[in-house]
Amino acid sequence: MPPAADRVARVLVDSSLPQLDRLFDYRIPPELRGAARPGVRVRVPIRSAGRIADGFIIEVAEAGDYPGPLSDLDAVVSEVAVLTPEVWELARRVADRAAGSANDVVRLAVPKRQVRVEKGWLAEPPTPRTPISSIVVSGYDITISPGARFAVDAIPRVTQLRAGAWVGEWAVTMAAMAVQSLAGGASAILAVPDYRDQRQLTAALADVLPPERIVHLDARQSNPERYRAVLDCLGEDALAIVGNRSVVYSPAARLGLIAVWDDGDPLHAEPLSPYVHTRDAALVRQEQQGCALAFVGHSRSADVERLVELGWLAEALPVRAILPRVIPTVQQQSEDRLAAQARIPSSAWRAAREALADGPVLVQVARPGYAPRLACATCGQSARCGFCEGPLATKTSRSVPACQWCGRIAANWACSNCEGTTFRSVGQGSARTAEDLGRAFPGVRVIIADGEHQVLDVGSTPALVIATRGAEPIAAGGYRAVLLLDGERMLARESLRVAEDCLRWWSNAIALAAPGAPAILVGVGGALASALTTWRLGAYARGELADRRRLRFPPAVRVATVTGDAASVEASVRAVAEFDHVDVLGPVDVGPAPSGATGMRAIVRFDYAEGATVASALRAEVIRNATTRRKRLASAARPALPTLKVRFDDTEPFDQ
DNA sequence: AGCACGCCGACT
DNA sequence: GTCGGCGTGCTC
Repeated sequence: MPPAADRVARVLVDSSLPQLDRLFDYRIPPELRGAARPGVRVRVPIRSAGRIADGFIIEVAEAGDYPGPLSDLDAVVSEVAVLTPEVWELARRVADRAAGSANDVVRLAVPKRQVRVEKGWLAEPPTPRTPISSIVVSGYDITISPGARFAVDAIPRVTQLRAGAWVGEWAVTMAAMAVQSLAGGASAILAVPDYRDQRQLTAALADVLPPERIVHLDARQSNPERYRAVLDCLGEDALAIVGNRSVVYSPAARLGLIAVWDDGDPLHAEPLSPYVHTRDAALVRQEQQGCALAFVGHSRSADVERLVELGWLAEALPVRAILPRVIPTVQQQSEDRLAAQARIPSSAWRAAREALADGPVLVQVARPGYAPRLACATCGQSARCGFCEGPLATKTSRSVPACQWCGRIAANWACSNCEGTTFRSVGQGSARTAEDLGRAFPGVRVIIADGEHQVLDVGSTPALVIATRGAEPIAAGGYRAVLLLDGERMLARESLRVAEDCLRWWSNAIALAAPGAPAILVGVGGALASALTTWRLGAYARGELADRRRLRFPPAVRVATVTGDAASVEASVRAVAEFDHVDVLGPVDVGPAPSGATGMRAIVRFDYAEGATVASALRAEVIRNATTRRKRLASAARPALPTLKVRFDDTEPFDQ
């Protein structure tokens, strides 16, 4: 009989089944006692002995909490403890917060094992790393220290690195914050939405850190590369770990900083279950590990503004304000025939022509094609439900408009703005072509930058750079003028975050301008235009958040969408409806789905303080749905009923 | 998901 | 009397 110590392994079994999302106890057979340590991959029998599943040891203990007889661990797959205790705890918390499976988060955190990569890594001598000396975060009065949390207003200009490349100054700011963390012996995790941002940040990091201190962990890498990167992060040395959204789950030696660039970018929203946003994962991890946290952006998301107002984040403004020259311009007819054809107002056309004598000019355009929506036929304001402010839509041209959220028929609808009672469909965008613009500026080199034509940098010679929003190249020395053309069209997109998104697209483009160069905002006035001309984007976010509070829209409250068959959705609604500070919109019929099955959807709204209660109640419904209500449909003709799905903090139903 | 256990119709 | 139908429930 072996001694009692370390005889039981508590194992997370790799399965997305909600009912298996807990730890299972296994006996550690004597021959595995050396290798069976927390964090290692194991193989375990589950139910009948024939079935073997993968998993991770979470804990090694003298005894588990299971009273019955234990099965034996089948094997330790690898002795490398890839799932560190911090990452496991983060996965558990993040999953609980979103009523999801920790396994799904662990899969984002730990890439599939690659035997060759692992063997190579184990055989390598440790990388020698010299100490890092600190630098200041230039332009700010901030210091990266444990527990410091900032909302950083990025300096809106481009800057040249020692190596010669031009990057947004935000990248230099984030790199300096990382250096401060590393100088204190602590790692930094830097999350950016896309590859273009990553490229700038990488260049800025390379300017201030030796290459062996920088690790990349992003979606563009192959699985072996990602696995290698995670192994590198398991070492004892402080590193700057840079990547896109799932980098927030990376292991890190003594985590000192999590910095997120442009948290409003939709690429920070994880599309895989349990759909946890980088911002939320970063907030959970900061609280868990007590590191510093920084959200850096040119504009401010309503979510970050909420945290600022709570006092959870401290505003970090540049010591010397940089005020870009933003010129709002009405959409007027141009005297130039070709400029008019391209719908460029005359003043913008003149400014662009002047600037083109000197260097590159950026023209930002919208992407073509928008979903139709309903608006008031008289005044054009988008049509909203009289009860819950949800968007109205018609399924067919003949049906009565109904609310997309609460399902109420908009029978006696009247526009809240002008009292009009008739609808029209709007938003069907037509593509404005680059050729149109090119013709308005004859003899000028035209560079197109969009999804298909990726252009990352342009030089300082004259060129007309036509870019869809978000795809703007960086110009050496900055653009001599920036034209923001499709403002009206971008604002016509029906989305809860339309104003936030537009400010993000515009401010990011404006930040690419040379010092003093005009940024001409066409066809947009009011609060949005003045937010840009005064460059007080935090103040705009404050107003935006106040509106959301009034309407009880996210992020003033949290939401969870519950979809599935009618009975399951109704049961879920019943499970949460009685809680305080919780209200339910719907359920509404959302079928028939492409599969032919019909389903229901309800939206649960709740205060942040109720998050844990609502999540665990809905999670219980998901487990119940998965374990008890399994109708075996003998006839293949009837499509399977949709299973119950719960998704937290998804604002899509508020968009329409 | 799989797979075992369990309580009602037509069979040697 | 029982062989097996798949509804129900569990996985350390």
